Amino acid sequence: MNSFNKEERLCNVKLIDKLYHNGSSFLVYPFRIIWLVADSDLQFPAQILISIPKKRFKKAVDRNLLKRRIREIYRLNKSELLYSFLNQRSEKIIFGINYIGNEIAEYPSLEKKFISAIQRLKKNISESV
RNA sequence: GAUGCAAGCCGUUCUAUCGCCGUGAUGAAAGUCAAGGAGGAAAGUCCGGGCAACAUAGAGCAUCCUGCUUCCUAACAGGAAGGCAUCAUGAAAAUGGUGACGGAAAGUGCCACAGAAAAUAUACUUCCUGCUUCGGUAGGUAAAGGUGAAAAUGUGAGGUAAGAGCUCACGGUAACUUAUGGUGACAUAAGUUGCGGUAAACCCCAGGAGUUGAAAGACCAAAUAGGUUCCGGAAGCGAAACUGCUCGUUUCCUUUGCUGCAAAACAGCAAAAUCCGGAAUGGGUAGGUCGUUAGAUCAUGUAAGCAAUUUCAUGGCUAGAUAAAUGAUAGAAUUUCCGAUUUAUCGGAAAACAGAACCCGGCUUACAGGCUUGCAUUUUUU
RNA sequence: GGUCCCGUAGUUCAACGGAUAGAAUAGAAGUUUCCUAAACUUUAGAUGUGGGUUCGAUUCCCGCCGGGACCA
Repeated sequence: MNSFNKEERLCNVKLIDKLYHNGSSFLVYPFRIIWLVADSDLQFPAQILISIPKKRFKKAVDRNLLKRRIREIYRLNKSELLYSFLNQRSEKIIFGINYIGNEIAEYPSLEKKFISAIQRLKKNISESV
């Protein structure tokens, strides 16, 4: 139910290239979301890529912590917010999350921002199709 | 008991819910169950090895690195025990810290400013002797002065016109020789000879280094597009010249298309030795598997050694990801800090440095707090 | 994961081991002008950091910190 498997992560190099070249992006501070409608041979409705820039967070511990928090938020909220929406439209997307904040955010505020970012993503998808 | 120094060790814990990673069991599968899942520095990548690929007759040169001794080690720029130098404390004995600690007596270079002179000595003020127009001048000399980071080994005596290692005595320091002690660095004693510093200046001496790194390397291998071979079909499987032959080029004829023309003929231009289908096969991309976690391994005991370390015995298996797992939330406990006061309670905040990426041995750097041992100082009690 | 290089004024660069660390430009003040620009005069400003070698270090050596390049 709330699982987060390998198939839900974006690991393919070519897909990532495609995402960064052709994807459309928007900004909900402290996230920068870049997304693309994918081909339909994916197992899950969405594949996700989380990225924390090394330039802003020099220490590996900080980067790990942020990535784990974001992943946890996604894991707990995806089915409710995103999967039902995508299944209803029977579409599949790939998207990447870049963290562009300058400090390590706490879990509750991060969750609030993330939910608003997902709402914006849904809006963008329905507008573009 | 407190404080300081040194060495070593630990470096938050527990429960619930929801997850992640590989391993094992079970199952046709989905899944279910079980026991595991970051560090002392995982960091920096500064050294040294293992491992792998490539290279490799032997020797020399160049380049780079190391540099007191002995030992430990797979190896090391690491460690242990010493030696020597130096600094601190101390009356001394000694204790503790620090040390890139071979060679300046192979050669070359450099030593700013100041100073007479910075290294084959020289001569500013001096000192002494001769001459003198008394201003100096010729010669001798290097003790004293001042300069500087550093001034030709220091002190005393003799000696002399004045002086000088010129001579002597007592030292300092270096090299060599001999003797004794020590595995050795070295120490002690005697003798001979010498006397500026600088080798983290060039250099000399001794020893060492093949190159590249898991993105090494080995194997499996889709789709698409090429390569090779074979089979089938279509199309100029035409002619001549050039050439040893093939390929190719040119000319003629042929076919097709376009333009001129109402159309044909004719003229002009362009195109024509490959295309299509099937089968096999080689390289090889994405991707995957191995390398890859059982080892110079860990724990306990035993024996050897001053110690680093090693021998032997018993037991254990202890992360293995790959756009990269080891987490999130809630509650409780522990410790520290702040505030309040009822002085042991309440409220709040914080819990260091930091995240494996082939594996080991070191070094360096970061680190809240706690524990143990040793030494020193001080206080109290007996 | 590995290999290599570089840190000097605000910026771009200099500087045999000899100290007053230099030049251009930017900044500030003044002169000139009705005002500005240009020109002229003056002025402030730096060796990434901590050690070591040396009489003396930007320079030589070592440890940190920061920045950059390369290896598929």
